[in-house]
Amino acid sequence: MTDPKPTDRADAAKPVRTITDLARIAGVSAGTVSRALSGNSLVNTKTREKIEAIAREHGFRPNQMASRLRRQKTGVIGVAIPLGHDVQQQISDTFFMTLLGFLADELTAKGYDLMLRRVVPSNDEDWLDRFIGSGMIDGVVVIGQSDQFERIEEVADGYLPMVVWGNHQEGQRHCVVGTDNRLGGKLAAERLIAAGATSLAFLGDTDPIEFAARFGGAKEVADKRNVPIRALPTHLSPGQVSSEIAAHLEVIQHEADGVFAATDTIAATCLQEMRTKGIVVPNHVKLVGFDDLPIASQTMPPLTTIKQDIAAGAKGLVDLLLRRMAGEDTESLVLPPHLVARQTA
Amino acid sequence: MTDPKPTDRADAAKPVRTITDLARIAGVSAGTVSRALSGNSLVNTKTREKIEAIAREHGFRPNQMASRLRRQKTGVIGVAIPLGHDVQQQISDTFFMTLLGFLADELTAKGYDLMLRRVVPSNDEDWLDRFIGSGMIDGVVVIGQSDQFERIEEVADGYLPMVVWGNHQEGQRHCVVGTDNRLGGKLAAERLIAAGATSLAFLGDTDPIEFAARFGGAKEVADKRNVPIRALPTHLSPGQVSSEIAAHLEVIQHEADGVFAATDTIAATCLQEMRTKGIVVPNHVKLVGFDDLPIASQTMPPLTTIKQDIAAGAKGLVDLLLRRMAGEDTESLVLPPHLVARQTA
DNA sequence: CTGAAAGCGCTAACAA
DNA sequence: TTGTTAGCGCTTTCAG
Repeated sequence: MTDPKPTDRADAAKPVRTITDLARIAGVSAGTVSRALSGNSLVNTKTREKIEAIAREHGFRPNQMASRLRRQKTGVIGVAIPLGHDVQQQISDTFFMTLLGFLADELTAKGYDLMLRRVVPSNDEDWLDRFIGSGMIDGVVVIGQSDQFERIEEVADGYLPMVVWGNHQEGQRHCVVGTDNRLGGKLAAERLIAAGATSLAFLGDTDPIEFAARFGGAKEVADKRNVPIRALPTHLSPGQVSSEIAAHLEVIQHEADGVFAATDTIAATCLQEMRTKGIVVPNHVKLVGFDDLPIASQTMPPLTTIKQDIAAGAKGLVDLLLRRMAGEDTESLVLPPHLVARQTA
Repeated sequence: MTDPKPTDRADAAKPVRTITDLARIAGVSAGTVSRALSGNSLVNTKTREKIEAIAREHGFRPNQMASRLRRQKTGVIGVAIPLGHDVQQQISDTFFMTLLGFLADELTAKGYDLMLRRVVPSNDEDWLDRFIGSGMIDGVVVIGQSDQFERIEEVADGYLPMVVWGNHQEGQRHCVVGTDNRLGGKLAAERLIAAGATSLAFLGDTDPIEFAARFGGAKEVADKRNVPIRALPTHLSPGQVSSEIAAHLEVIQHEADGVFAATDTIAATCLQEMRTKGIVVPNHVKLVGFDDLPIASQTMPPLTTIKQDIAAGAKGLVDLLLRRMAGEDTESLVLPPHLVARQTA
């Protein structure tokens, strides 16, 4: 059998695809190669070096798929982003992306890979079971409960290594890490009222439970202070938001002098729309956002907002997940939000 | 054999973990179950329905690890983000995150999963070979060449299914999709000069080749017009940038009336710093950014910038990658940048 | 249309 | 210290 193609590239002709090929070349058994390459077990130093040399020379890497199948663990963490209440919302949403970034940093530091899956639950009943049951991941973090609270609860009953970013409800069964949204809402309303607002509006969708809690908190203090408050719905996708806000501006102008935006993104857009309408912030209307994304400090005037500590959140998610993967049934982690006072309220 | 633990949960006691378990219950062979579940082959409708029913009842999912090992394809695309020139830069960089978001949308639409890996090449010589050789992915997209141009070239010689987001060099061997950075730089400089600038500064690191090309383009038109231009280095990590820019402001104030920021993020920060120093944009200094991130339209005044079409880029990456996975040796794709004229120049 | 059997590439006892 | 063996859970010929 002649090899008809000349080795026109330095590293062509590499028939070393498996541990067995390598074993043959090295004159040892596959088992020995496996041990040598995994560094673990007792292998004669000379043998190991020889094997490593050959591996390097041929650019050989053990097939992870096979290894992981055999060892029944994958070394990858699934990250699911359910896009439930607003299919238009892209995964590119800034808040989620930032959290994802920190998550990737954190997971990488712990030696795990990250498998990202964007899901649209309305098209796909059992997205979560599918992900978990795929055998591709050792654990899962769900970013955002969206409108899938119930489904997540169900799954949590039978699957330990799952942690969810989102809102904490009294008595819920799944492990969540997230900001105390209700408290955040309170802080926002208090700030608005302290700044002189006498009638409030909440700008954003109140369906997602995180947002509902923010509104709920704000409403609680508004009610207590006898300040009226109303919810003005918007979507999350950048396209629609501008015009929706513009449509709300009329009522804001006449009936509200304090606006609590569900997110900084909404707040920033709102600020823009107000400027085009000649509404002066904070003189005519006070405004507070939520998240403290980078943009909050770069609007003009800079946005007063409720800060979520995203880095701490990511760290918490990973920490709890690893403990759950080790069998511990961890409690949820609720992080305190903080008022960041800038110039819009 | 009695089952000692009462089924206190609806879905407890599920010993159906493998296709073989299921086969036993259904009274057929493993092969048949496999065929039934994959939907592909010819299976008696009744048999299939029975198998599907049992699978549903027990919440059974075929193990993807095993399936993929056997079929020698994984259905996952690796996405590597090399953090070379600036280790401090987090994966959370807005531009990359946005691109990643679109990529996830695009890949999901084509039925692929996405495995994200953040790499620090300086700690890890052969990050790319490791990723590719892992057997975990069918193809790879590298987001950003960072300072790894040569390494990517080497790998490209022996591995077809790879596409890179970045800058295109004459005669390069790896398939890249990206914006024509040089042209973008030209557009920026032309705009600045047309707006009346007589001395230019480029604000940003010129090491990464994308940025070098932006600077190169700007320099080309500046030289042609006899306008001086200088590079003022900054890093990319949010922490450092503010103070670095502040430090540069002195020279900008005295020696430049047109600044071309390497990215919108830098431009936005610059805008802020200038305001604190009382420098009025665009009256005292003209400013143009690069990327057209959402923030560009939300600064005050809104940023004139060079737009990269990120969505088209993501689509291009996926399209080319899939063709390469099918064996085609595709050309690179260079997208045209566009000037978005707002109010800073 | 279905069963039997042979692996995908690797790891982990168990012997030697 | 190393080789041998038996699979991980699934897919896919090849017979029947």
